[in-house]
Amino acid sequence: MKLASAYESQQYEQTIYALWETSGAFRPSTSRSGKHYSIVMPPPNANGNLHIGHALTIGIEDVAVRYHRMIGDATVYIPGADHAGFETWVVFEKELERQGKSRFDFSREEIYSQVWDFVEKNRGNMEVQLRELGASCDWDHLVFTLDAPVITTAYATFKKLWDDDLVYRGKRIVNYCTKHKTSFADIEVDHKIEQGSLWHIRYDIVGGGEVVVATTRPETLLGDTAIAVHPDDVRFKHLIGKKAIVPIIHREIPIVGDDAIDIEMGTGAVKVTPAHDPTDYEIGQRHSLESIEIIDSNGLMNEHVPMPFKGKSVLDARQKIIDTLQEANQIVLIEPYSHSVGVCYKCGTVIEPLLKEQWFIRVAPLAKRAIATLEAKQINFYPHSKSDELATYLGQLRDWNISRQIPWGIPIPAFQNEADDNDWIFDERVDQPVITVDGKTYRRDEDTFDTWFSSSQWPYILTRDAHNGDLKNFFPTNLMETGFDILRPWVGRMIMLSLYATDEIPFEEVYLHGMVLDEHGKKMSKSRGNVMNPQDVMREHGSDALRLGLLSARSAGQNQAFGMSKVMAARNFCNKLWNIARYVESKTSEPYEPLTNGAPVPETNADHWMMRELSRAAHKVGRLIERHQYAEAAEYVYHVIWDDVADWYVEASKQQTNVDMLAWVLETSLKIAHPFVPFVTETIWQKLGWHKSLLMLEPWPTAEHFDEDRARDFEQIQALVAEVRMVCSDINNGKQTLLYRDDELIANNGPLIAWLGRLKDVTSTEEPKGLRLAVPGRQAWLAMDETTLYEHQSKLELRLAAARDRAANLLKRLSNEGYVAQAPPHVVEESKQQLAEQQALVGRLEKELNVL
RNA sequence: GGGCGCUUAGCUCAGUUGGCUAGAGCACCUCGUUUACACCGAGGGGGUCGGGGGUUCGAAUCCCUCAGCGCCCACCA
Repeated sequence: MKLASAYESQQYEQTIYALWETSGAFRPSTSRSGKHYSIVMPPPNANGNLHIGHALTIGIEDVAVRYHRMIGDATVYIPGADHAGFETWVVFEKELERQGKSRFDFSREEIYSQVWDFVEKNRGNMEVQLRELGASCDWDHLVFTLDAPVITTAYATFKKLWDDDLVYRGKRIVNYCTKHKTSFADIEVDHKIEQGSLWHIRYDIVGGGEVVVATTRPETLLGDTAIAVHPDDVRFKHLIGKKAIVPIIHREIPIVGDDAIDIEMGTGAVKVTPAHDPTDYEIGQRHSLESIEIIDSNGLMNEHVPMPFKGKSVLDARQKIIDTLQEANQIVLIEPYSHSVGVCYKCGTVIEPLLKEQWFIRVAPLAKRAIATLEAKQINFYPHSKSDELATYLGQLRDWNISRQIPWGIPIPAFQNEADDNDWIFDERVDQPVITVDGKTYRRDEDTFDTWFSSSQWPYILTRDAHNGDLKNFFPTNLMETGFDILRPWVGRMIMLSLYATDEIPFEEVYLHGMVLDEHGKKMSKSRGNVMNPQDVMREHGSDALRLGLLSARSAGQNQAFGMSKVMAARNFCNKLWNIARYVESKTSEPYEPLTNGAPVPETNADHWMMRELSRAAHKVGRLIERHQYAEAAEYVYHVIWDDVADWYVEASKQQTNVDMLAWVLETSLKIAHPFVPFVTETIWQKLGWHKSLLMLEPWPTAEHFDEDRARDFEQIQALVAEVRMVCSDINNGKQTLLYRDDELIANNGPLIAWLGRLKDVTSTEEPKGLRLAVPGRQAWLAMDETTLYEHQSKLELRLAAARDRAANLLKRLSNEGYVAQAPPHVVEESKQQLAEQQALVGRLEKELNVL
């Protein structure tokens, strides 16, 4: 016996992965189908560890990739590693803090190389973990998001945008984290509900009168440059054109009418602070208002405010303002108010809207094209609804701020004329702080690109651009599989940029998975202590168990609970496969030489039936994978192998052995299971050693010939055996004898039926007695005495009642004229057949009961 | 304020154009050392498909409505 009695995953997984990797099986496969298939992996953080969500991503992508490789598509799965700009920076900056240092102690070059070393030191874990997960990706084509081709392409795209006037430098309100000292795109800002107050503040009007405004941020009053009311507001419209006086600083500001004002909200009059609120900024633009900046990058009040407030934090200044206003009796009402505030998604610091000069991409033209592509259904989404959701989002997108004030990223290739602030030029010499062009001195922009700017070009960088374009035939890629939470920040931008830069869609299909929740459906988090570590699970139960467990009971776009019971079920399945292999191996001669010219000739009924079921399974599972119904595909594999192969075919083979068939059944099972449980299937393939090949490169099984009548005969036997088992289980009185009269099928399969039904004997008789089995078409009895039969009576009565109910229902349905007239003929025909069956069953059961 | 999703067995979930007696895994009950597997085999119990209404010959599935849960978006003064 070559195989141990239980599959111990940890003994084989590493070896098997090494075998795959060293044999070159991950390289782009050659095409038998003439088609290409490619997936680019969403690059995990280069210096991080994989979490359970990664395991799901890899699990799904690897199923698709392995399947396509087996059906003969030229297939490649391209891995990546992400420098994870801001994420990594946050970790590194904490480290700096611990050393009592600050980023401002170093030059950009110095800090960049420090982070590089930091990443290098922690790098590699995730690559090991991808291997543990069994990712069949092409390591030779791995790209790090700071590799030269990425930068080259990012710069080329930036240049193209620049030339097309789609990128501009502008002073705009940006979302600014005063802790991390960088701006963010709108989508990177988290929002949380804050229980605050709404202060109603009285502003006097020049020439008499007053207007009360409501605000949640009284401190910004120091930067007020207008009051705005709705032009149609009868309470206030007579004030438009007059001037109001800002309390405390006594500045005169205009009262303007603007449609952006909601009459219902607050007091209907709004203080306008263009330098510190996006809406106010737009109002300011429309009315040519001055922007007075009063808060600096540290979140402190700056030199544009009066002495008592200068240098104070926003919150301190707020309190001081309130106190001052109250003393002056300018506050008319303070109401409790809950509203949402933007916070940094990393540190929770309140995002300060500040006026900053940065690079922005004009997204409208890019979004427009992306929307048209989505509406034309050129990219298929799973779940489908995400396409519309994305289109809606793109339609309301504002310009994208791509400048980040952190050193860890791709430097923005732009330089500013020392003598002319408005003179910016594109230049790739970012390693030089100062350059000279046409006799003029230019200083480089110290900012880096938003990580998403480069990562949104990932599909064509990995195929068309990296490695001299040797994977260029794989673009556009086929499937983008990722979490639904990055539909907007990533998938949407990939579509926009790909259409812009390459005139092609980046991928044909998008599959979005939901979040993996804990077994009670709660979000996994460190604070809850319910985080499941994929490495632990793999070590204990195997990579296959984790992958299959994650994949089962999961559909696109849904957050779903995941617990150990699913891992266990998957592990048990692996063990089942293992033991089928042990059994088959014990039946084969040694050394066994499998048939080389196709499938074996089916001999028994079971052979024909098994051939039919596995042929169907191969086709069905393939279709399900192609339609991205991974859980259904996995379930199909699970049941055909466990129920049909193990419980029926292997058992039947113990009476009627066809060794070549057994070997074929095992191999076919391994093939259709391989995408889902690659390690155990390949381990078995190698242990058997029947072929000098890798299972992962074997062709996907195709339909084989079988005799439908013979397959059906086996189903008849199954029905008989099921009935025997049920009755025997009910009477629970040892082994029984089956009697039959004039029944060719039973006569020809006596030992098989006896074995499967755990019968003492199967005997022909002219005078049957005992219990007539209620199986259509069979002349079969269980030879039991009257006492036993009597004990079985209540069961028979229950079955009779159920059969009568069903017959009555069917009769009712068939006597409904509308049904007979309008339902499809085959449905009606089916009902008729069922009625006949149920009526026959009722008859047989009645007869049995009458005997008693 | 806008949008999306969910509610099916004790638990976690399938159920693809409306059509077999609504399924699976786990859990539960009974029986079982049979030629691979107790990480097993055989059998079984358990659901008025969130409530109500409608369309239809027929609804878990389509429409309306109510209730509960969850997520996302927004320039919520």
